[in-house]
Amino acid sequence: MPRPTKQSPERGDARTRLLKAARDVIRRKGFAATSVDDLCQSAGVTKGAFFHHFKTKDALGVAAANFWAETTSALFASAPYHEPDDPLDRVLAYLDFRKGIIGGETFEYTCLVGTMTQEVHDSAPAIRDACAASIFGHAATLEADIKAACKQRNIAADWTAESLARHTQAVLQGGFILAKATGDPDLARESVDHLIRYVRGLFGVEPDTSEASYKERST
Amino acid sequence: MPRPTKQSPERGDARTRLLKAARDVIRRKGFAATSVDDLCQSAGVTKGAFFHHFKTKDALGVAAANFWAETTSALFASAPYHEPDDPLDRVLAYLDFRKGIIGGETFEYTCLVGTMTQEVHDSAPAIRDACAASIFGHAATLEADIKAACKQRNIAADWTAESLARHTQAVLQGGFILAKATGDPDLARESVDHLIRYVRGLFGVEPDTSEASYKERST
DNA sequence: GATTACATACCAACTGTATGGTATGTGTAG
DNA sequence: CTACACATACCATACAGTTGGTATGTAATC
Repeated sequence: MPRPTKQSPERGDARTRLLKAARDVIRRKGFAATSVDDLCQSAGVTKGAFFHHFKTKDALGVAAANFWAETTSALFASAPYHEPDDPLDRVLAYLDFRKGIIGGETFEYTCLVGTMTQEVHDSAPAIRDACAASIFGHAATLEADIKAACKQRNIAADWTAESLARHTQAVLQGGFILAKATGDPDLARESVDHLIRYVRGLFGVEPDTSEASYKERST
Repeated sequence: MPRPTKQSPERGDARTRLLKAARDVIRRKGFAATSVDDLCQSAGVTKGAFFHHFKTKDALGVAAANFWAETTSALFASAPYHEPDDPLDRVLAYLDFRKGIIGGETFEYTCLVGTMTQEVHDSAPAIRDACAASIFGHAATLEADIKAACKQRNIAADWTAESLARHTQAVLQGGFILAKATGDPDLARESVDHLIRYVRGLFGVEPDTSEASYKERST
């Protein structure tokens, strides 16, 4: 695999431009409905550049899923929800953060790898696996805080931290579908609210009304 | 192949066969990746028959969503979860029923209209609207029981029955995505378990261990 | 009750275009 | 002078949709 030139860092090289185009166009139109020409036009490169960097369209799909995993994990790693000392507060702050970044156009807040998983789960195992790695890799970053919260509050749970972490991702993915069905991001936020209420209930926390939202967004 | 030349009692044999093929093939491959030829071959009809019954491929998408809405609402209407006298028990029995029918091959238990919504939400408004009608129409059938349960148990909720009904659908849709990512239906069932725990918590019901499952399935 | 007229349900072959992918050329950095 | 990063031009195919036709049913007219 020819690594992209790190010697010209300022110039937006074709590979990254294609990955960014894939991230946005596929979230709008879906993977199958997005043609190679669509991506080239959106990225402002030619077809020769596309097939220079990606052997096939499927290979771009895998690369786009990996690109998504890298960029989102960087985003979440630097997000402020890790600040609270109380692990449960960190979990709740995570959910509040997720709620906060839902807004604007559908393609801006929905999940690339969730979208691709739906489409290719049965026909492109390589893409599906890359998507799964992104989803469950992200879910795994929540487990430590959930476990710590259980320990700190002496929760004898009949559920595992792993399953609750996965459930948060399921709620988000499902919320995105309802939002897509209507074009209204409020439907996704609404489900996150139910999820927050659920987590509070699991840990015996009273419904808090202090509303210290980490990110306000009214668009 | 002998020509089915009966038209009196039931309209168009080929039409129904195409809709059933669409239901199954689209759940496997997605809408965009499913060609008209795929559908014709799977249904055992010719392309002429396809375009006799459906003006365009998109028109079939709309018809498939409506077909899905009709057949699933018939299934749920005749399901046994309506039997309990206690409205909350009916809601919990619904969720248990939904959990019970998750199993087998992915295309057998996942949701056609959820799948299609993801793909066409931005490019085919007619299909998206038909899918939305199916999803929210089904969600609406839960509202009465949720409302009755609130009234009976004097729940002063900061959430609406409508939003909880929608949330159940979000959890199911999200669970399907996780299941598709791994090929394991247990991931979908796991999220339904969390949802059941949430609903019990909302109504102050202790985690029940009597396990009166409406449908057992070990696949 | 035979004829005409029209509608439905399908079939086989075809068409223009869009698609994923290839072959080959070119400018530039090292 | 060569390896890389693109660009241009092209190709075989798969695709949605069309065309023209056949077989059969229905209902009114003569």
